[in-house]
Amino acid sequence: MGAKQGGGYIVGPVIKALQVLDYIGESGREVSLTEVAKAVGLPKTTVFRYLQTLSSTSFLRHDIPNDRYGIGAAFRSLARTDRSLHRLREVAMPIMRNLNREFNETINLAIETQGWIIYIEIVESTRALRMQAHIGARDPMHTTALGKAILAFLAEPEREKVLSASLSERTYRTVLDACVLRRQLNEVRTRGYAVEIGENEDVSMCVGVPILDDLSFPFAALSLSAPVQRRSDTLISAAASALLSASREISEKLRPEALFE
Amino acid sequence: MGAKQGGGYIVGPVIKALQVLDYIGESGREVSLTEVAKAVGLPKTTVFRYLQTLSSTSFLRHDIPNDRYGIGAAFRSLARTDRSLHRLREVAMPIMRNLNREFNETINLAIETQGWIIYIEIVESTRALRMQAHIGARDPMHTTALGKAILAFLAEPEREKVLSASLSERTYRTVLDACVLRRQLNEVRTRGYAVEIGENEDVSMCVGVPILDDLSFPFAALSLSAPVQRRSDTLISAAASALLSASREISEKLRPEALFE
DNA sequence: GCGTCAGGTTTCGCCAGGCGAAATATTTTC
DNA sequence: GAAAATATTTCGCCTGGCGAAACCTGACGC
Repeated sequence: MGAKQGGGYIVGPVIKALQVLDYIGESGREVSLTEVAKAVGLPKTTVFRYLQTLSSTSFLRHDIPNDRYGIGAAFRSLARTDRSLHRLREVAMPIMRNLNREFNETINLAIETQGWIIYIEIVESTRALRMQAHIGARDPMHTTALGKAILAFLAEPEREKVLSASLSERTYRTVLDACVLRRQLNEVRTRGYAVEIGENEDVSMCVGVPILDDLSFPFAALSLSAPVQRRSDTLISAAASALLSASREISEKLRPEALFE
Repeated sequence: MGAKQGGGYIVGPVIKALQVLDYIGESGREVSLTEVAKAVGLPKTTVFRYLQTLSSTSFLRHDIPNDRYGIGAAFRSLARTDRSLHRLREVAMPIMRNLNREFNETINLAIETQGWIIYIEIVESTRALRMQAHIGARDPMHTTALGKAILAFLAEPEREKVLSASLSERTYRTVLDACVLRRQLNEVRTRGYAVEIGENEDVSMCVGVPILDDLSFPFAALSLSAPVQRRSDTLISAAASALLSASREISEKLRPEALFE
């Protein structure tokens, strides 16, 4: 009987709950239990349970006085982050490819999540000797140029929250003293970019800049990373200025629709 | 053991699948089975099934070459309709309330869904004798001013698809002849508004205008409905011009972000 | 007020089908 | 090519999802 179609590894309740969610979203208004049940063709009791479940996670909103269900906050917030990141990627990728072409070094795009830097897009250098992280990887904020770029432009209290946590030691060059870091971040703030040399991995260096939204909040960061061997003041300053203008361009193109409102 | 927390009518698989969806959405990139399993703290097998299930409905996208899962088309499309309608409502409501105050008649906002008109917002007249539909109700397109307003501004092929379907008879005044309808719609197109008198319900009349997006696509319609008794040429022309400027105002305010891209 | 009706909620026993450990296949790495 | 990491499949257990039906609850109508 339950022989669901297609796939093979299909979980019944999940499919059915998604039908409910889909119907409500598509209808674009607040609907009653009975309406949904009739529309998706499932027993009232079953739909009732799904409505409860979906509401309990705020994917739906239960308007109790009128007993109507509509799309909820969790769904909207999820949709928004997805949209934001989706757009960020879309806008940043061509620009990152240009930087990559210009320097032939690895270009990284990252965001901060719960005190860590997460790589969300990477365009790799084609050189034999190159730096490579992989998308989804996580690094501490205080050991990367990406993290420092973001930290520097965060508001005081958020920054301090990170600095006051225990700072992990990645290499012998990792800066572990919060005071030193604070001084570095001040510099970053005035000149606009962060530099890290062998603080995250022995063999790599990195130049990073924040990407700011219209409220000057650093919601992402962009960096160029290269083997320490290729370190040179010319490279650093050339990279910094290229990254800065790239970051500005990305912010610009993102402007029309606020990223996080 | 399975004694889930809180609620009471919580369906386990649904909650867990939502956690998976949520994690992937929040992470903002394509993730592997193992990563999700670790992150949400569920057995790999279980997560595997959810990933399959969510992908089968396109809520997730399974990137097969890399075996990564990311947010899928169904989710995005749902999010988009939700956003659109949410904004439409938000923008239209105050304007509808103004119209309602001005005429003290019922004002309706509707969209088209699979050949039917669906009421998504209604501001009711306070008069004892008033027209009332209810939110979520469905009427045929060819019997309502709302439907005609949309039909008139649809592209030829879409319009013909509706006209060539069998036209249901709601009252003895319902226009059933496609040729007559075509002629009416031409008129609607030139003067900008549609009128219907007793064609949907014996006792009611209705004046409707389309709401156009920046590509002149009629994605919604606005109408004033009143009992036929109160019909008068002055009412009709006053309503028409008020509705037209209201519609223009709504389009205007919606402009900054395209409704359907 | 009481009866009726149209929702929504709760109960309850049944057994489908979800679960996850472990085995297997597949791909990646060294 | 062996080893390691990851994805897929199998399989029996038994949970917990299911839905009919009983039960509420509030809104009308008379």
